Amino acid sequence: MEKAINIFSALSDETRIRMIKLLENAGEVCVCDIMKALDISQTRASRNLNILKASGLVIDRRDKFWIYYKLNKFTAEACCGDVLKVVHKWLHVNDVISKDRARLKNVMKHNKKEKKND
Amino acid sequence: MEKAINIFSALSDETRIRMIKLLENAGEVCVCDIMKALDISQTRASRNLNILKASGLVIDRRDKFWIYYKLNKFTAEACCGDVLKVVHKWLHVNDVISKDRARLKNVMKHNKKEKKND
DNA sequence: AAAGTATATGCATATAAGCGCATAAAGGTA
DNA sequence: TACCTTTATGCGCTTATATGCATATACTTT
Repeated sequence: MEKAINIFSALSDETRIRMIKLLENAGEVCVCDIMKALDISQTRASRNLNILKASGLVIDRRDKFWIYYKLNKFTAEACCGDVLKVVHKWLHVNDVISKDRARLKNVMKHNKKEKKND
Repeated sequence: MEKAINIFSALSDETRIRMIKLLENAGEVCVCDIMKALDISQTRASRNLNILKASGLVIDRRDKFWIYYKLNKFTAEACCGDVLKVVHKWLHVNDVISKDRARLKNVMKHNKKEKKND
């Protein structure tokens, strides 16, 4: 029951829903890109990603400087996948979410250039 | 998005999960029986049922003195049904929930007698 | 109308959540 | 080693949530 409650708490916040909808669309994104996409502070991004991670809904992976987060659809405990399906099914893409995704695209475009020129 | 968040908030509390698991099992139950089943105060029962009702997860109906609550599985907005399915699928019946159900059975037994003798 | 039963609600309070600021920690690069 | 970039965290503040107590409201019965 505690795990379920953790998952539901994790989902009961707009910032975290936006993160999930972003990851749903973009796959794997690092913290600094997420904060730019959602236009939120670094602290806020980090804290909320940590809550999602603690709930099991997302997993992370380090690569050099960056820590990449993605949805945890395929966990042994199927509940995460089930919940994420529900979220996908009836949490429609709205204006806020579209803008987040658009900002991310923009960020990614510039990232490529900068990382290649490094 | 707001509706989704309301539903997830509604589910992120143990008392309310216990209520849902009780209704899932028993169908339609009035407030006074729910408070006896969960062994909680009247205020607490009423407030939490109201939160579930506001989220759309349950609906109520008055009959004489009593207000009966039940799960709202078949709403036009399918999300409630979907979420309740998820809750049913991976929120296992544990000790707390079993005891709630047992207490309810007991209460119902006595209710019948009293109501017939009215 | 009066009294009784069930449910809801205003108020006060304790606990938790969300977030910004400053700073630490982790891991690279020069 | 010294420095830089990214991410995490301790602290304090503000706001929200959960709950008990007392009381109001809704409805029924006599």
